[in-house]
Amino acid sequence: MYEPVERPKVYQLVAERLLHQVRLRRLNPGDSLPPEHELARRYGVGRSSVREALRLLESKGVIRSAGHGSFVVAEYGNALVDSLRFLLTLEAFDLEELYELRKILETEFAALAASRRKEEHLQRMEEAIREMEAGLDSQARYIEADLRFHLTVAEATRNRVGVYVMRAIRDPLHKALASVYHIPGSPQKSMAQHRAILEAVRARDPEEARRRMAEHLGRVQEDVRRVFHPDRAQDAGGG
Amino acid sequence: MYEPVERPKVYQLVAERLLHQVRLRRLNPGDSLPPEHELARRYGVGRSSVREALRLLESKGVIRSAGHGSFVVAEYGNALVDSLRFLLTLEAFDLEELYELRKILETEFAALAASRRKEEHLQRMEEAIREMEAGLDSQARYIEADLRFHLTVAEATRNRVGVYVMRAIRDPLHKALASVYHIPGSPQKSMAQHRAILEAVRARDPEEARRRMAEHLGRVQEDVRRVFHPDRAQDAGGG
DNA sequence: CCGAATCAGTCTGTCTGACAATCAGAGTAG
DNA sequence: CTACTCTGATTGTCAGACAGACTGATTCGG
Repeated sequence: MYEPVERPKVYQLVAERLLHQVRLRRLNPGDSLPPEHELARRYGVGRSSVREALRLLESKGVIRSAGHGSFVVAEYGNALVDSLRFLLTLEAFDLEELYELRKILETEFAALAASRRKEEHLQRMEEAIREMEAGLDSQARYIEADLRFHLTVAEATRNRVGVYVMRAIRDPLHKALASVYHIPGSPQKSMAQHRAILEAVRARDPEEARRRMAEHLGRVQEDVRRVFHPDRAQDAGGG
Repeated sequence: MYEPVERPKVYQLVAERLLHQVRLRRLNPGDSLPPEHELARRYGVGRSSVREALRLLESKGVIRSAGHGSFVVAEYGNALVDSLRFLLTLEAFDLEELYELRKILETEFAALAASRRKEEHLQRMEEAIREMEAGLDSQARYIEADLRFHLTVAEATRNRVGVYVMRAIRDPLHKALASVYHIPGSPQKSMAQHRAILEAVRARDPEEARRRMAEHLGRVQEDVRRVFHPDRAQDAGGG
């Protein structure tokens, strides 16, 4: 009923105006914004307010600073990534939790991907596996390809919200995978399992895809456990 | 190899310093920050830079403006909420996608909740159901309670990442639920199904909890479909 | 005619100073 | 003890200034 009344701040209004332009598609990804000076003049506000508005949009992932200055509208979908990364650096929690979520999501994604995948996705999955092989002796390259494989599976579901969430957990996952990479034999097993997943997705066999993905993630999780909590390995329960 | 070199901006450095204090737990949720003036003095930078840094942290959900001014450190975990909401207003997509993800997540959450729930969670779930009943004639109150029920299930898994994601999709969900609320009989069915879920969770029966949750979400999704895409109702496929 | 150095203009990043509005707390009057 | 008032602190906002970096045009040397 009697909610506190707050006067909107100028920088919020400016941010809102700009965001509106983006929503209306009058500003599209890649477009560059007018100079701060001009925005200030046109909106009839001070430059500092414009700058604070830009900062707001920037950290939301709506715009991005290009080179020396000149802001441009960013690709959508980076915002989530940033904030989860932020969150995860703030609150240190078990990788276990992340993995549990991943398992829930990705096993279903695999099944959905199997029903909805297009040729394009199969190609990108193949390419990711090839890249993993080629990058076997480069941690960065291998892990990059590994993540790309999983992201492609998510994309094959054609569920955008799902893709966002996957992107969001991708970054912290990177760290976890860095550890498994060093376990002898683990990369090889992963590649074989990726191939199995790919084949199930190619065959449009949701059940099989789900099973293969679960198998894969289960093994990786087990590997991660062995690295981070040797005492807890083989123990199913969380904590 | 030769990556472009960029000079970090002062406001980024300031934001980083402040964030570091939060990470070190030298600033805890609820604590208030020193005045801008003093931050500027202490860091030896201009007030505008401090302000831009604050704006950055604010939109990341790390700090929050309290009343008239005086920033305080916010509870962690709001960041995701904000950015997904942002994202969803940017890129309009089918509620169908959101629901699909929800189903994937929440059915498993229900199962996990059944194994890990504590007395506390059961109580809060019960209270949410009671509140739904009590608020049957107030859309806001009813929906609020509905969401609280589902969020509590997520919390009962004690998987923090999962809770974050649930919180993130909570907001757009609100909108969707507003529509089902008006379907005659829908709220009543929801409450009955919530009770069934609660009982399964109480009985520590993961299989049953999963089944009940799937049933519930399936029905709600069906209702949502009837409202938004009457033509697509009963049609399982996405696309 | 072409490439390289030069120069002016633009734009961001940053600081300073200023002022209104508002809030918190102290002090005061009833 | 309550209600009013006053003062100081703090945010929100603007204007102006300036360095540094980049852009583009111009000029100069070959």
